[in-house]
Amino acid sequence: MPSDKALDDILLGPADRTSPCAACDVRDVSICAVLDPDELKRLEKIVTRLAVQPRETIFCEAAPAEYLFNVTGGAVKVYKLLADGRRQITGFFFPGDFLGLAHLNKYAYTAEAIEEVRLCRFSRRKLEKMLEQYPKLEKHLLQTASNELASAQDQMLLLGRKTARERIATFLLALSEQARRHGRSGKRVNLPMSRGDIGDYLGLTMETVSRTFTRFKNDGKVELTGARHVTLQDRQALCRLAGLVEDEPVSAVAGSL
Amino acid sequence: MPSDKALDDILLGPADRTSPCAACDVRDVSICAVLDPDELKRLEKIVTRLAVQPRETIFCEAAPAEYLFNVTGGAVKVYKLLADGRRQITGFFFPGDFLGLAHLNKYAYTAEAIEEVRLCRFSRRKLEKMLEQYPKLEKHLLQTASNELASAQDQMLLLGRKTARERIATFLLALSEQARRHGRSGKRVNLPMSRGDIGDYLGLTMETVSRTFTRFKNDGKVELTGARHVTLQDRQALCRLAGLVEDEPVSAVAGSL
DNA sequence: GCCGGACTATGATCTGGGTCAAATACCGGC
DNA sequence: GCCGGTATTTGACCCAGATCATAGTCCGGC
Repeated sequence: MPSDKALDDILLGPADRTSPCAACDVRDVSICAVLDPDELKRLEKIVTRLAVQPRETIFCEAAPAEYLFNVTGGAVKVYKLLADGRRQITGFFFPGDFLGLAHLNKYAYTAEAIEEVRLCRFSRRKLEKMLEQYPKLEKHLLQTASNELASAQDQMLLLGRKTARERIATFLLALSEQARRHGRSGKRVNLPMSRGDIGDYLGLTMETVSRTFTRFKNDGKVELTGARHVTLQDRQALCRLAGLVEDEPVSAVAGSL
Repeated sequence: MPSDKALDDILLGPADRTSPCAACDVRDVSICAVLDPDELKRLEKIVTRLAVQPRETIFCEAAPAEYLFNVTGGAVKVYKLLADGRRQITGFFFPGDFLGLAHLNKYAYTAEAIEEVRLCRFSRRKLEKMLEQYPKLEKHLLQTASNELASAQDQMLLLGRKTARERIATFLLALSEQARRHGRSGKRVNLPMSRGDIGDYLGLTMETVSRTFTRFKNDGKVELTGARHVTLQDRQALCRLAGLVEDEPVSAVAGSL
């Protein structure tokens, strides 16, 4: 059996060996950004790093919300189900996003890995203790919740009142914005999730998603390079469709900032 | 010109004269519930009570979020608009609900009085100063945001995946739950908002709302006593439609607890 | 208690997106 | 580089709910 250090190498790569959090490549976009090195050390003591395989669930709706998570790699979808299997994906979470806000100590939704996902896991109990000592952490958490709330409201507008084409345009621009925040250009956008997932996020069927993609391609708005990549060719047209003034930042897909 | 005290009488009635907050009839369901009498006194110093007439706006989407509000009477609708006038109401707020959570210091939506509304208004700046001294107030605010987030997610499921009948059933049960929390039986439910408002909240047209009400009446699920009152006759059937196990509490319409 | 304007209900028709059913494309494993 | 299973695309048809049009109700003000 390998030593813990060796295991770390396997799970996380050598860069993480000395000071995982300090070396974390999503630290500047995540909740930990507000902590100074000293506080970070305390945080490290209560964190468990783990990897989750595609299609595995991270936690289930209505289960006791024992842990909170910070995504450090991969993509996560979170969803709610109706009794007959109809599904609404309420958000996608990417590196830097904070996951696990709960209601009445129960998870409000199920979280599932799309690709292989890297997570930092915190015990809610222990993190709450830390909150008492570091009020700025609590403030940042409130900030996170407000951001998520704002994108939830944008999503309600989308689901309640936008057409299929408007929904897809909004979605593509949000993903593009997400890519930009992670230092990519935002022109070529990666779609880790399936057409079915996109449909369940936008309140459409996978067929409508697919047809709308094809239509955008025929209109010269996008280029489809393999099913899981889109290049935005006419950003202005997409912005107009999405109801944005043009590159007014689209709130994050999941919105944890 | 009347004295301040006399003005209070006009605006608020004699009960509020001595200690408005202590006498507030929504205190136990609102954000102020966590404060002890001493803290309440400090809060009173920074609060302005005001009344807003039906159809007047309380604040506008994208305006600088200078104030936060606590609803003490009446009903408020909050909504977002698309350029062509399509509207999504993202929530209704009732006495005890906390209003004005913002994103990047801008209001995320427009808030408008449905009936005559009574509000406690706080300067965000001053309240933030208080937050630093009373961490439990901050904790409660985070709680409030989490609750709102949970109902936003329920609403996404509704807007993305439920049928018109399921949406209306869910809505009626949520209003009934809201009435219960305020000590009423929850059988007879008051609808301060118009059919159009209900449609804009549920992602439907007013015609569909009206037709669905009629259908529920014909099915014996509800009784319609004047356009603005509904009596729930077959709660179980409504719960089944809404996708609830039967009287599992529906999260608040706006969800500020 | 009657009048007028706004809200609500209902009827007729239309349509965006859903459903069902094949193709076709993609991709990991051998 | 071929194979098989899954994901995606495309086609044909349908339907819940939208739209458009009209009638009926409610309710506040006089």
